Amino acid sequence: MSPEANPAPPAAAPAPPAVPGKKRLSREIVLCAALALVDAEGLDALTMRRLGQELGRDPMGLYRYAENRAALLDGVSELVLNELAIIPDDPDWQAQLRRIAHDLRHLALRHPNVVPLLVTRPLSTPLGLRPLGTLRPLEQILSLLIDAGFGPEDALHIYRAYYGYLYGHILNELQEFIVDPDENEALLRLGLHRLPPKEFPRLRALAPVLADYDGMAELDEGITILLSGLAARLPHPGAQTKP
Amino acid sequence: MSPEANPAPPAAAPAPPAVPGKKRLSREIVLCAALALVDAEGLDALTMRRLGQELGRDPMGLYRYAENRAALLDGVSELVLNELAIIPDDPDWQAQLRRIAHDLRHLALRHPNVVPLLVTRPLSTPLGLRPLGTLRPLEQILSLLIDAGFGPEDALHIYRAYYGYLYGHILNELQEFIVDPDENEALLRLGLHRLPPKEFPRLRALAPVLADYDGMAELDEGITILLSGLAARLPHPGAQTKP
DNA sequence: CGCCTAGAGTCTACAACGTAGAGCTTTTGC
DNA sequence: GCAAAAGCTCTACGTTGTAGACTCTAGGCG
Repeated sequence: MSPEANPAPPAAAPAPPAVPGKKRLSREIVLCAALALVDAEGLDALTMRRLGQELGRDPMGLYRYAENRAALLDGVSELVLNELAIIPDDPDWQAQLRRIAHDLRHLALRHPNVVPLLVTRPLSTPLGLRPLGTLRPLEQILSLLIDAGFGPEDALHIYRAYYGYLYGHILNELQEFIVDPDENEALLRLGLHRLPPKEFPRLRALAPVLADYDGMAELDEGITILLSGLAARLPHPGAQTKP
Repeated sequence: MSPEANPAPPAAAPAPPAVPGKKRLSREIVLCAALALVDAEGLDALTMRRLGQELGRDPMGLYRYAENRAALLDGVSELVLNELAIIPDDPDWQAQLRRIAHDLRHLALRHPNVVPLLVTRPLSTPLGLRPLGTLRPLEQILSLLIDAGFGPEDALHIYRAYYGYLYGHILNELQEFIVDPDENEALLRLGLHRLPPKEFPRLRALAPVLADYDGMAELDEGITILLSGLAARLPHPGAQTKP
């Protein structure tokens, strides 16, 4: 299997053909259509046949751009992760990590249906074999931390705690989020009402609090806690952080 | 749809029939077989037909005990969560949370194939409508925290940060874990070797560290950080924690 | 003792899925 | 202008989830 990078050697002009209805496909077009479909109708709607129909093509043609459905899912997840731009400009690593956290959160809110892929797909692929786009954030954050003065090994640990919490928070928030915020509260109350009061007193009492949930604030608070904990307990000259 | 609790009213003796090969099914038997199958061969192996075969029954019979395949997955995930016993004996809430964290980690390691379900299934079901077994840990931990002196709202926040980090860590660790630890290092090196050195210098350099990963230690450290951060910054009389 | 009504279990059938393989058509390189 | 390659389509097969009708078994009641 060839690497997925577009082969640069020949000058490959897209060269749109005469027929107006059908232009040439490309991996990018396919993946974008797939992402759009998932965003609009959920993961289950992403079938080869459906995607083919969406593109006005025979489903079989898709196999030219993704080896199989699983690879297509990986492609979608990579595509989404590529939306996360990590620009290592800010020298303050804490501020940077905080910003990335919020960026990732927004990414998740923009593509809630893809989140299960993001957290789940890597489980089926050993680290070394993942698509490059998936590994890039890892590399960049390691770089960020090491540049900030941490040892490589510590950087790895920090990365893990950080991304661990991040993913966890996103999963939490998306559970709250679900469909329609208007209907949300009613549905929530209705659902909680179903719980046996004897067994779930706390949960039932928290219904109003559960209904309005500020994910952004909660994330920020969590990150603050994590960062302060990390900065304090790691062997660090303490030059760069502003106390 | 009737509640899934076994109807107590008539004295329902299981009453094994004459034929030795086939006893009466039950939701519990079905779910246990499903879990066993998932543990042994992964989520994809859990098809209605396969499960039927495993039980020596016609696949259609399963629909008596789970409305459809999705409900069956929910059942499996609930079954696993029920393995997590939360016994509110220890008065030290921090110690308790730490213990639960390790318990949950062990649970995940025991059923790695179910973890995607655990983190993903709730996304498709609004909180109020989830199976009771899924909500019980939430209720119990809330209870634990409130009994320890936190306000209900704070308890909820703590729960979220805590479970967020926990789930994140588990996902992280399972990515490391994958299949076979022996083959792991070789595969890892091989995989990392594929990365373009210019673009991924940090990651490549960390290969040896990546290879041996102590999930238990890392979890414990993370929890420590989180707990200290939480205990410090929450409006709390400070009577119960031992400083 | 025998019928009779549930419910448990089975059989058959169907639409939709992923994908192999052969064939057709357009584009590309010389 | 032509051969080769690449893009695309068609047909076909095995597998999946599940609806609906059927059969069988267990137990209550005369």
